[in-house]
Amino acid sequence: MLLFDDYWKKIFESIRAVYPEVNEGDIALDRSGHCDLTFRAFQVMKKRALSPDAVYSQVKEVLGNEDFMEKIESVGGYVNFTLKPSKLMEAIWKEMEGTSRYPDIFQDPERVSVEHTSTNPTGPIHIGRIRNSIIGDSLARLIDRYGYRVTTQYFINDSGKQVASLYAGYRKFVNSDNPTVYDLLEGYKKANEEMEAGTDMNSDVEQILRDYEKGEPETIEGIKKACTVVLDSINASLSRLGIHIDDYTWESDLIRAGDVDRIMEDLEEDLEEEEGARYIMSNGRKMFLTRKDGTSLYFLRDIAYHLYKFQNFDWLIDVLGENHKEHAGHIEYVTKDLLSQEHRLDFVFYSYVSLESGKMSTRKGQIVTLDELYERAVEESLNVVKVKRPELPEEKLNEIAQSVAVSAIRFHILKLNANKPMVFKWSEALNLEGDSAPFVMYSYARASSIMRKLEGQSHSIGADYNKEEGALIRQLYLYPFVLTESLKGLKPENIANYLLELTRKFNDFYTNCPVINAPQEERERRVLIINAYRTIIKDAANIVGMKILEEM
RNA sequence: GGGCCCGUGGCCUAGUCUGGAUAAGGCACCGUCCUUCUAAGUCGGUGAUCGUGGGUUCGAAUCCCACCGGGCCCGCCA
Repeated sequence: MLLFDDYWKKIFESIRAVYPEVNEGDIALDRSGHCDLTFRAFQVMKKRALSPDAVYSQVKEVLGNEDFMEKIESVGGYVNFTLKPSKLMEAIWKEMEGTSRYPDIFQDPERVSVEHTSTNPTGPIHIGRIRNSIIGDSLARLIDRYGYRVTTQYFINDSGKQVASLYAGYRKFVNSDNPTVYDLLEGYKKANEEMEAGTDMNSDVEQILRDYEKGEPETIEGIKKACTVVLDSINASLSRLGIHIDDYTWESDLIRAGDVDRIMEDLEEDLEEEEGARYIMSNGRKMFLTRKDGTSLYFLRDIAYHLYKFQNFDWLIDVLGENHKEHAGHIEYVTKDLLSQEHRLDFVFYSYVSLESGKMSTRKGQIVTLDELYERAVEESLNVVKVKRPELPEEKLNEIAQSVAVSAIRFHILKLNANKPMVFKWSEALNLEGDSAPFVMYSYARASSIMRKLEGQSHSIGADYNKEEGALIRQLYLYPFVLTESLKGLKPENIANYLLELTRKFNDFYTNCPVINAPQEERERRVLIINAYRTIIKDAANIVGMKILEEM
């Protein structure tokens, strides 16, 4: 069995034997729909003053007899290679037959940490933060698909000003021993209003911070209690999207366990001081680690956290908002250059989500919560499925609506390139047609429906594929390359876009290639194609966190 | 002021890393197809100075420079 890589290599080497000057980039996967692989002969033609026909016949001479080659064509300055779909199908099927996976070659025992979400526990999670969660969770799934041992991580800020004001607001404005997340959010908003107005709320908050770092039990209990209420709400919301986080690290634990102090000792030589506050120089900037009263700053606690991760993992990935770019650079400098950590460290940044009315702000209460989005998405899906499938029992309808809602939300947020700013619009988020999760899911359900009707049907690789079959097979075949590119660039959005492309190819196939009533030979090879398609859709959909349905 | 990111039909995007063929989709709008496997689908149509101006190249949405517009950062906040 040969993979595209091998076919590419074979073609590259054969052509290079004739024209030693060709570059690797001159032989490429075609993206314009003309063929599978193409040789761009412009340089060779120019250098050797050859006509396209002359190049074509020389290439044909060395590659024309390969058994994997369907045809070689000359178009302008291109020499186009089309491979036999049966060879591609054979490669897919050989891999899939025993394992139900394509590709089945990945395995890596390294331990990987994916830190995502890590939002301050000051209110319910909103649709801006979930961009982080969705990217992070999908990345973790992608890396897990490669066979790495993945752990997802959440760093809980329970020792900064934000949570101190959450607690201050709770103490002053919330009259409940069992507050809800919304009670706490109200108190937090009021506390922030007062701080902006310049009341003595400011000194209250500072006092809380000092008490906390000193280990004053009542303050510690109070803050933890407030944070836990918020964190429970965040986790409950995330779990509706199928997002589960494995490990939680509280900032305060790193302070009390002495991690933070040990780092100050390790950095001794690099520390400088200004009015009692300590800092290090990083990239020409003073990066403060402690305040003049000796309490730790986020930068120091985050260094401690990364050190903890470096000790337990071979590869660290942090998913961070774009506002953390500078911060990340400093973390990298300190841990790698000053503290000599050698494991791999990568950052994935994403741009912010805003509303049409402007920025979101938990502090000001200007947010769309994940819960609200989820509930509206379920409602919308339910309305649609009730019309489409009135015969289904209510329980089934609800199940479909929930799967569609989760998938649609995740897909909508994920498919956009992470460093593009996103303006959230209800009409787009709740659109269940076009380039959306239900578009993908629906095609899958139709494929499954065919298979149910052909239970026990035999299949075969066959030959003489038509245009739509060939295009679909090629797209299936490309899956491992998409996975590899996606991992290499840490871009799970590639998988979402691949799913759309694959679905379009399947829909072409579906409308043009009857299966159930086809003659035996056609039917058998189409059964095989559908099997492969369903396997890959399930695999890819799982990576982006979609819930695929057999029927909808 | 300095740094990073984004700019592709009316709206939302893919393609940019690694330059290559008539710039690929979706939404909206107009029209088509349910007595063939689920119409959340299909097919056709309208609609693009790829932010602007230079440069490199046989060839630029893609690389380089400048500028414009939007976002983010430049705290003893996180």
